[in-house]
Amino acid sequence: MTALADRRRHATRSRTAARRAPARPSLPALSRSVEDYLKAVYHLSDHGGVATTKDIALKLMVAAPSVSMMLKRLSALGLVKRVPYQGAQLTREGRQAALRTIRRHRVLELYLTRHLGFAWDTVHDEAERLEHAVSDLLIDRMATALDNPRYDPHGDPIPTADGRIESADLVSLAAAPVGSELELRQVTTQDPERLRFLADHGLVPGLQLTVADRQPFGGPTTVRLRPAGTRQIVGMELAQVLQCRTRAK
Amino acid sequence: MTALADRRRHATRSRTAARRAPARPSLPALSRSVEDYLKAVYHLSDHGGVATTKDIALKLMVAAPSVSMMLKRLSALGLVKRVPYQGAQLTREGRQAALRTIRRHRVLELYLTRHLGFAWDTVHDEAERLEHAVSDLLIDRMATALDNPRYDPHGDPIPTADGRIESADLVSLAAAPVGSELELRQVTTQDPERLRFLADHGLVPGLQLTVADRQPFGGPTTVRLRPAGTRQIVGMELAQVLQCRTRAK
DNA sequence: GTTGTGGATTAGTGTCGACTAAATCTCCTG
DNA sequence: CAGGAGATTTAGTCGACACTAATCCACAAC
Ligand SMILES: [Mn+2]
Ligand SMILES: [Mn+2]
Ligand SMILES: [Mn+2]
Ligand SMILES: [Mn+2]
Repeated sequence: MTALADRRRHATRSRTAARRAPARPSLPALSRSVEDYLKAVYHLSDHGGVATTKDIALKLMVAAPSVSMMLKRLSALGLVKRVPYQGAQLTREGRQAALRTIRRHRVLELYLTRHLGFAWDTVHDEAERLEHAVSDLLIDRMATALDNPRYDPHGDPIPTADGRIESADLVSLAAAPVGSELELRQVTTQDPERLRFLADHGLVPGLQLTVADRQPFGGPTTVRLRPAGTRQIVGMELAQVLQCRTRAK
Repeated sequence: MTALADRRRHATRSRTAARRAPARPSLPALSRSVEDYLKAVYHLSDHGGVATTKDIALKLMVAAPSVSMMLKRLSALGLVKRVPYQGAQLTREGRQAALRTIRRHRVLELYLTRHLGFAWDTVHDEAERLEHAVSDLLIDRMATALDNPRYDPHGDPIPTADGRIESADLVSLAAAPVGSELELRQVTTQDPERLRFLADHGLVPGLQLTVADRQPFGGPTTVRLRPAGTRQIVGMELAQVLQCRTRAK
């Protein structure tokens, strides 16, 4: 008999899922590993491409065979469509699950910076663990406390509770022509050293700037910061990580 | 070769443990299960007693053999001293680990009620999961935001960051003699129904009251609430759960 | 078209933490 | 002090996820 297992399942589920509100569909609760794999596939299969075993393995720091096995399991769960030896993409269900985790991650990051004094270079790791433990209700409460924000501290868009996400088309500072008037919108690195450097120099989302100059052969870009008019030299490596929107003149 | 495993361990640890402050000793990071078992043993071996396999099994809703196995593992880790067929108690190390988890749990509960609008009957489950995912740093930040509180929403004492915990000696309302002047300090149930009922009737920690009457044969206790002077009849079952301190006259 | 090579999968293990069924122990009771 | 009830442990499995070693496939280059 499986009496014990049943009792457990029941106790856990009835207290959290039942009673409260209409509640979202609520899949059978995915494990931490599964959620992290789904996020990885989401981020690697940018705009309809496929995520390869190797890239997933690199991103999650696991061995390639682990990814192979997991993709098979995800495929059995209907979360991923995979072509052996080719790669995988998310199904609609998998995409929803990924976006739910991403929403949690980004709301958490913003909450930690806004309400608990964390710096933007330290929130990622914390959110990476918490995203699997928080309830939807808690995330909604945090989002409310934050006034339903649209972007996380790094400028990444926060998916809505019903799984929609904004897609902006941005140019990296490294690619913007000299003379462009830009608004810095996203910082696509998680490296604490780089993040600290950027924050120290005022290079955070929302910044208005003009591209003043760029040296050839991978040389640095010089920008003029908008409010102050001060100049700032940004090396190629960092410039690539600064995603900007062209400002309406 | 174990190159991959090493890289992982390093990456994880160096970003969290290294750099920041002197940092607490930081054991090799215990799993969720291990932490929950340690808490169970702590709570069941009140004041130097031993926790039995069966009671742990009941509390954690697992089968008895699972407990047997886990106790052996905990014993091997030096977290528990166990006498086969008799029971287990925490070692100093195990006690420290348990108190660390309990601190997290209680700080989380209080933070959720104070800063995120959760009711005291809903915070337990959320904290039960989050306690294993939060960092010490986050807990300290929450504690700071709460002004280093000494009690959680249910009146349970919050262990300090260095592992000390207050022990008050309280009487249950069910045992307090008629005429006692009491302060309600702790509510020792987690049942949401009971908690909601108690809150609805003003029976929360901090309440000043006088025992006005008690019916015999397990009958109800009548109390006079202090500020208002209103009377309240409390059944035996609830009275047992209300832990009070005798008020200095 | 064969072939090489890097990427992917299979095969075989290991660990953690759960389970059921079957021994085994403890201790109360007659 | 023998029996028996109840608690505990052992024995045997299982699923989720990781790993290494060995094999397999795709595709680009000759
Ligand atoms: Mn994660
Ligand atoms: Mn972010
Ligand atoms: Mn827990
Ligand atoms: Mn509590």
